[in-house]
Amino acid sequence: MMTNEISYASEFYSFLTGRVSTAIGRRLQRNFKESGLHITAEQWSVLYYLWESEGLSQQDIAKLTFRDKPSVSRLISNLEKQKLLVRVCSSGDKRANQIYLTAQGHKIKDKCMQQAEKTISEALSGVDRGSMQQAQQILEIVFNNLK
Amino acid sequence: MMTNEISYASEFYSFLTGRVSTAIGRRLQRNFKESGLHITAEQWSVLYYLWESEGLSQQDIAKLTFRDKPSVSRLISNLEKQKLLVRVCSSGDKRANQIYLTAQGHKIKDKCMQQAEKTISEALSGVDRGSMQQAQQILEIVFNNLK
DNA sequence: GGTAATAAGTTGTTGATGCAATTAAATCAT
DNA sequence: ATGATTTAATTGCATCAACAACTTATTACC
Repeated sequence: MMTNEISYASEFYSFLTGRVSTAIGRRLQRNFKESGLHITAEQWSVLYYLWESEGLSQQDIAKLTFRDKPSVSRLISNLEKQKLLVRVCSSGDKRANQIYLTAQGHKIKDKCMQQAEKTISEALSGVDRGSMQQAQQILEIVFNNLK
Repeated sequence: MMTNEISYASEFYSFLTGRVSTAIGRRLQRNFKESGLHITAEQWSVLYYLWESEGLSQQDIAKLTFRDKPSVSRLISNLEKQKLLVRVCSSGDKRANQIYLTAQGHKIKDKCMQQAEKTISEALSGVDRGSMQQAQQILEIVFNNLK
């Protein structure tokens, strides 16, 4: 029935608009700002992986963050402008850049992680871990359907 | 424990990055394009409400779509350029615009809704309605925590 | 070894967002 | 009724995303 599908669509609407994830991103960025960090949520998602392992290529970062190459290229450029990381031409493959954090890039890690955790606890207040994981599983299926 | 919080953070990561919602938006836009519709997912979310009730103000649309006023202003401008709607200065309140669809704006409704439903069924393949609604409830709580 | 296909990055264009500041109209308060 | 405060919308600025086109280096193929 048409009516059913439409109402189904309405229920699905918040997935579609992504209002939850934008709300989270906005809060994260606000928390960064309030703690004196001048980085965006997107920049954080790149730094997050570099704190784990330096020397990643832009391609690696693209795969990890599910972004396309131009997006990563520009994110890296902005982070380089802010002197949080540097591009180093790979000796093995002259096409590729290896990305290394600067001292400043390392320095802000703890502060950033604190704010990320603060954001998460703000977001998940009143949500028990079990239901959150269940929701996550659904999102995972949806993501795999579309990627 | 720090380790726990970090792993909790990792689990929450896909919420934070919004990769699911961007994947959905990307697929929606692709489906629009393949069916010959030249509108973005964001434009769709505005049209969606106008098909329901015309004459909304930009403020109304901002509240319905959870966007700020500048975003709505520019979305409306782009839709006006595409001749899908028009701004009409409200007679009651000269500050406000009332938004009305053009003939073309009405015409594309069915095609758009078809593609939206197609996108939803692609996204939700293998997800039963109950778990989807449960996930939705969690997202709703998270959203209310942050808005 | 030389040509074709592939892969890593960059750049241009367009559309969208967030935040801050601005204009103009409406409402409130005294 | 006038001055102050809200409210609707717009504009400027910076960042980000998607898509396409392009450069340069690498790999594959014959």
